[in-house]
Amino acid sequence: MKPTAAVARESGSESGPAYVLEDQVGHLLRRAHQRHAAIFQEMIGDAQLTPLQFAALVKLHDLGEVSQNELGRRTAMDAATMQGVIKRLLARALIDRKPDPEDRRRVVLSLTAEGRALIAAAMPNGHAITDTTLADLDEAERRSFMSLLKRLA
Amino acid sequence: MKPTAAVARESGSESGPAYVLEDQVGHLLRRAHQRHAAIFQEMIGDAQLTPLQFAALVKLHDLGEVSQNELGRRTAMDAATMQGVIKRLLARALIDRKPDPEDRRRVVLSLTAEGRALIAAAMPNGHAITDTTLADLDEAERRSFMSLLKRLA
DNA sequence: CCCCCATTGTTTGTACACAAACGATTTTTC
DNA sequence: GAAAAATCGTTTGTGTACAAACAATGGGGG
Repeated sequence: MKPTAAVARESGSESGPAYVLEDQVGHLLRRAHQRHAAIFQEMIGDAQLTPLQFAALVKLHDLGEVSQNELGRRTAMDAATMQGVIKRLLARALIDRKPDPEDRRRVVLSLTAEGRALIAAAMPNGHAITDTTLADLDEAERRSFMSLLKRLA
Repeated sequence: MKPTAAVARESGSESGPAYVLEDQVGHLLRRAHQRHAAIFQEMIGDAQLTPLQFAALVKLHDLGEVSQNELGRRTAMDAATMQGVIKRLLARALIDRKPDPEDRRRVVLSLTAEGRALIAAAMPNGHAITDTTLADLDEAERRSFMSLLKRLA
């Protein structure tokens, strides 16, 4: 009973269902992410600013002052990755960095005036990037997709 | 009429809708991809094998013999990235590489016996990885998500 | 036939992404 | 209060990802 039509096709006599690369979530997530990165780079309005750097600035804008690890947690970057992102933002003087007087292990990060200016200018572009990425979906599809994607992330 | 409740909230007097990092496709795609990569590494059954290497082996299994650029197109890797992937697969003797007699610019890639064995062993794990990644969604949600994701990739 | 142009594969440089190991600090626990 | 455990930031090493520039080859169009 119930001859599931779900199994696509058998390739040989013994092997299981065919493994079609184009049908795997991982592959599709990777390609969608690639496409988004390309759209980001084209639309963000600052050739040097990367998605991670932008994310760090946004969170810093929301939070005011945070430690490096904390910022990493909020933006889903590990400590080693954060290292490089912070270094490049410091080099461009978009953020400030000073020791935490209450915990000598920590450093406190915050936006500089330049950082605040850049974030203010880039914010609308961020919305446009999201819209463009989802341009092929209608309103209902977007809501559905975003809701499902959130549950996978 | 129709006071759209879609616009989340205004943060200040002049600024547009708030930019919430956690609600942006790019951020969610990145996190979902990260999570998938972690699941992949844990379940693929070969600590050295990465998602891209696996993808290359799968395509090589499907196609038999291909040039390096062609394989890159089929797996959505650019030529420079392909370079590194091929180098590591060659180092493990999972693939073979020989000049194309008909076009001296090209090299022809194919699986070795070890490569075929590894792919055969890993294929079922690949399916399990996809299932685990989508574990939080029911059947209908998976189909919906995959179909929408394909349109974004 | 030859010059232009496209394609193939390589290299270099920059930027994520994460594991693993490290020293310097808190914080917890006994 | 001192030993044990946890946290913070750093470094190193491997592996994507892509732009840009390159040499070598191949395929037309004039």
